[in-house]
Amino acid sequence: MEIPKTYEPQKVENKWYQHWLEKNYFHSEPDEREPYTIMIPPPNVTGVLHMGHILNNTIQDVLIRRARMQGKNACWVPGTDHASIATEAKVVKKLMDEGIKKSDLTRDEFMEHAWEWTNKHGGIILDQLKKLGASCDWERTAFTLDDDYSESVIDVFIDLFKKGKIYRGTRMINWDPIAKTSVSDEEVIHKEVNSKLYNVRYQIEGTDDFLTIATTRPETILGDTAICINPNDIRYVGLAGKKAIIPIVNRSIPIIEDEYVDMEFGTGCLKITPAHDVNDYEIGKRHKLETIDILNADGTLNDNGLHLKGMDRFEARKVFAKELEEKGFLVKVEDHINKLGFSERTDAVIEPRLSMQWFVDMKELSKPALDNVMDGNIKFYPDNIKNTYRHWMENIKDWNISRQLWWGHRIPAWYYGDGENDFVVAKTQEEAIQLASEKTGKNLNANQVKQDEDVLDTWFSSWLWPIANFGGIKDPKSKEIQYYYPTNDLVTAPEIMFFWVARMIIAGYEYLGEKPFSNVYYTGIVRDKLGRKMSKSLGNSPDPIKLMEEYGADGVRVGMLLTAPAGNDLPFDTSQVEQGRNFINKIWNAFRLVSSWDIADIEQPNSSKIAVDWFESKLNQTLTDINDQFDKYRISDALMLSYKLIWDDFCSWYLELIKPEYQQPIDAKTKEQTIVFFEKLMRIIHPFAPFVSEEIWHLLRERKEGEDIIVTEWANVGEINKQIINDFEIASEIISGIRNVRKQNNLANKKAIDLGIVKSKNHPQKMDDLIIKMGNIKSLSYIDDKMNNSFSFIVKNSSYFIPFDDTIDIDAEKAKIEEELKYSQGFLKSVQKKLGNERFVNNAPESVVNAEKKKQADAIETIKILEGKLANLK
RNA sequence: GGGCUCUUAGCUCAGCUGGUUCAGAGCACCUGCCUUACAAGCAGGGGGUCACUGGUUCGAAUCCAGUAGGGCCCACCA
Repeated sequence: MEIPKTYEPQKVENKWYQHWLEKNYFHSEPDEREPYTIMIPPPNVTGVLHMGHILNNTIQDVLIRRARMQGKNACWVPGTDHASIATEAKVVKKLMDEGIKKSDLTRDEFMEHAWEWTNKHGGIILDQLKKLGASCDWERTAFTLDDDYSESVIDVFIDLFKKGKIYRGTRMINWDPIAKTSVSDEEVIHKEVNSKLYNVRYQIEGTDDFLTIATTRPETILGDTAICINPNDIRYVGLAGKKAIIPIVNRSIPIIEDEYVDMEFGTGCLKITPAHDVNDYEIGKRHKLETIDILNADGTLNDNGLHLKGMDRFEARKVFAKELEEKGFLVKVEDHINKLGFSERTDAVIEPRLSMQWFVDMKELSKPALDNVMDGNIKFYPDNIKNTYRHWMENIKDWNISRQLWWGHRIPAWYYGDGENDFVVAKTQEEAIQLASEKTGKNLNANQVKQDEDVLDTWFSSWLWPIANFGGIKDPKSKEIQYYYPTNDLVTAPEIMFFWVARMIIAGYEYLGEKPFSNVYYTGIVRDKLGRKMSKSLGNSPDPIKLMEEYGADGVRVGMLLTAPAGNDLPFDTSQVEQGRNFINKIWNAFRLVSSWDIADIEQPNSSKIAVDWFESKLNQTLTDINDQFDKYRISDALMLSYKLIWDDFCSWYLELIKPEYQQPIDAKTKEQTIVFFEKLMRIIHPFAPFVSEEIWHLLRERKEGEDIIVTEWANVGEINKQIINDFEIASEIISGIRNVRKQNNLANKKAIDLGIVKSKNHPQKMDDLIIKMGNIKSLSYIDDKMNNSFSFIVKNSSYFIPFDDTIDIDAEKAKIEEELKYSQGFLKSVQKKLGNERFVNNAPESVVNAEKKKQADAIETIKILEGKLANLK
C-alpha cells in the first residue's frame, strides 16, 4: 500500500466514523460496568455549529472516549432544544419574508410552519458534530418537544403546582415588545446607553408654582398617577397632599411622600408611573395609586396615549418632548448615562409591564442546590465560579415561566371563567372539564373549558434534561435512571449557569433527591484574536466545517484544546489549528518511518537498548502525569503533555536514536518494542485525535474483528525507572552541548568528532553509546585532565572536550569561559551569603540548608574546572 | 452601587501549602540546514527587574495591605 507523505484526513475520517457507527460503539445500555454519562448541552434545534460548539463538544468527546477506554460504560446523550423564543423568532421572520404575518395565522397554522421549519433545519447541527468525531449515542438523540419529554415537562408543572410551588399572579415582568412575550430576569441583559434626562415642570394645582421632575422617558408622563417627594426634603415642605397638574394631559394627580426618593438625584422630585416602572409600581402599591398602562404589547401607545395613540414608544418620546418644549414645560435636557434592559433574544428594549403570569417559587427549591455546590458534592471547574453561583442562589427570585408564544410546551391550565381563580391545572381537557365541573358544581363542556394560550419558558423543559431523558420523571425507579443518574460531567458555558445549570441541580434534588452530575466544566468564550466574541454579525467566526475539511477534524480538535484551560476565554486563531494539523502530520510521519523498516536478524545495538529502557520509563512517567491532569480536568495540560511526549521524547529523541541508517534493516526486538510504544501513544492521544489514532492503530498491525482503538483499554502505567530518566536528561544535555559547539564553530554535523571527558560522579557512563550515536562521536575517551586545543563545556561538573583541528578564535573561547566563571562565582557568593546568615541556618529546614551546602560544594568544583580550562587556553 | 476575579517572556498560559543567584511551557521570533519519516520539518539560540508601592519573613512571582488597569456576575436610582 502506498502511504502518502502527508496525512490525508478527508480519506480517513469518514471511513472510521462509519465503522464506529456500524460496530455500535457509541451505544450504551445499562450493564454490570460502571456508567460514565455526559448529557450534551442541547443546542438550538435549528442552530448551526459554531466555534463554541467545537470547543465544548471536543472536550466532552475527549472525556467520554477516555472513559470508554477505561472500561466504563460510556454514554453521551445528544439532542436538541426547541428553544422556544429563539426558534419562534426565526419562524416569524421567515414568514415575514414570505409576506405572512404571525397575527394572521391561527395557532395551529403557525405550528405547522414551525414544525416544517424544524424538520427542515432541525438536527443539522448534530450531523455537523459527527464530522468532529463526536461519539454520541445517536440512538438516544433527544428533543425537548418529543412526546415523552413533553409529558415529563407537563407532569412537573402539575406536580409543582400541586405542591404550591407554582402560582399565577399579576406582577411587574420584563416585556419584550418585539417577541411580544414576557421574559425572565435572566433573559434581560443590562447595557449602558447614552440617554437624555428631561426636566419637566408640573404646575401645582391652585397656584402659579411649579415642581420640576426629571425623567428619561417623557412619554410615560401620560401614565403618571402621582408626584413623589422625600418627606425629609426641606425644599418641598408642605407640598404633600396637594395636587399637581400633568402638563399637556391636564390630569390632576396627588403629591405624595416616600423615602424611596433620592434627594440628591435630579430635582429630588419623582414622577410616578406605576404601570411602567418597577419602583413606581412598588410605590404605587404602597400608596394605593391608580395604574395607567399606556402601551400595547408591541410597544405602541394605546388609548391612554391620547393623541399619540398608535405611535411607537420611541417616536412618542421625541414627539412628546417636543410638544413639552413648545408649550414651555421642558425646563432643560441633560445628557445622562443609564442602564437599560435588552432582550437577550431580540435585543428589544425591555419594557417593565404589569401582567398576569405564571411563576415558580424558588426559595425553598433552591436550598439543596446551593448547599451541595458549596460543600463540594458537585464540583465546578474552575472552582472560583462557585462564588458567582452562590451569590445568585442566595438572592434568587421567583421564576417567570410563562411566555406569550406558541412554539413550546403549552401551559396545562384550563380556564372556565374570567375570575382570577377560575381555572384548573390538568394534563388533558377531559380531566380539566371534570375538575372544573367538580369545582363549580356545573356540568361544563369543552367550549367552556379553554386551555391557557401561553407556553412555558424553554428552560422549564431543559432543566429536566438529565432526568427526563432517562425517564426519571415518569418513573424514578426505572432501570435507566437508576443506572445512569447521577451523570458524571457537564461541559457548558458559564453564561448559562443560571438559566440551566442551577436549575438542573434544583430539579435534580427536587425529583430524585440527588445531584444531576458530579462535575461541571465551564468552558470559556471563543474569541477572535482581537478579543471580540465570535459572532455571525461580526463575521469573525470561521466556518468550523470548512476548517475541518481543510485541517482535518483531529487537527481542529487539537488546535482548539491546546490553549484552553477551564473557564478561560480562548482567543482563537487559525494558526492554532495549523499547529494541530502539524502535530497530526508529525504523528503520521513517525508512523511512516517505523513502517518503512525491514527486520533483519541482527543484534540489538546497545544504544537502542538504552533508548528502549529510557523511553519506557519516560512514557510511563508522563502517562502518570497525564492521568493526573485528567483527574483535575486540566484537559489542555493533559494534551500538552501528550504532545511533548510524542513530538519531543518519541520523535526527536527515541526514534532518532534507534533509527537505522538509510535503507538498512532494524533488529526485530527494537522494531517490536517501537510498535508497542507507538500503540500506547496512539491510545493516549486517541481521545484528542480519534481518527488518526484509529487509522495508525490498524496500519501498525493486523487487527482482528473488533480490535479497534476506540474500545481498547486505556494505556496502563508500567514501571518507572527514575534513575534512567535522570541519566538520560544529563545525556541529552551533553548532546545539546556537543551540538552547540558544532553550531557555533561551524563543525558540520556529518563530520564525526572526538570527545574527551573529565568525569565527575554525575556523568552517566551507561549512556555513552547513546551520546556517541546522537553526537556523531568518532571516539569517546575518559581523560584525567583538561585537554589542550579544544572546545569545552560543562554538564553537572563533568567537563567535555572537543579537540579542534583548525585554527579557532581563542579569544572568543576565553571570553565564553570567563563569562561562565563569572556567573559561577556570583552564584557561589550568593549561596555563601545565605549560608553565612545565622538566621537562615537556624530557621530554614535542614533539607533546605543541606541543599544550599551542596550547591556551595558544586559551585566550588565548577569554578575549579573553569579556572583550569582558562589556564589551559593560554 | 454590591460581589467575584485577574495583571508572570511578542501572544496564550503553568508555577501546589513562601526555599535551586528574580522563573517555566507551547506558539511566535532569530541563526544555520531541502541531513531520504516529516520544510506541516531538523538543529541551535535570544527573550521576563513575575503591574506598582509598602509590609510580614532569614527568604516572596508565591502571604498581607494599598494604588493603577483589565474582566466577569449581580443590582429598580428616576
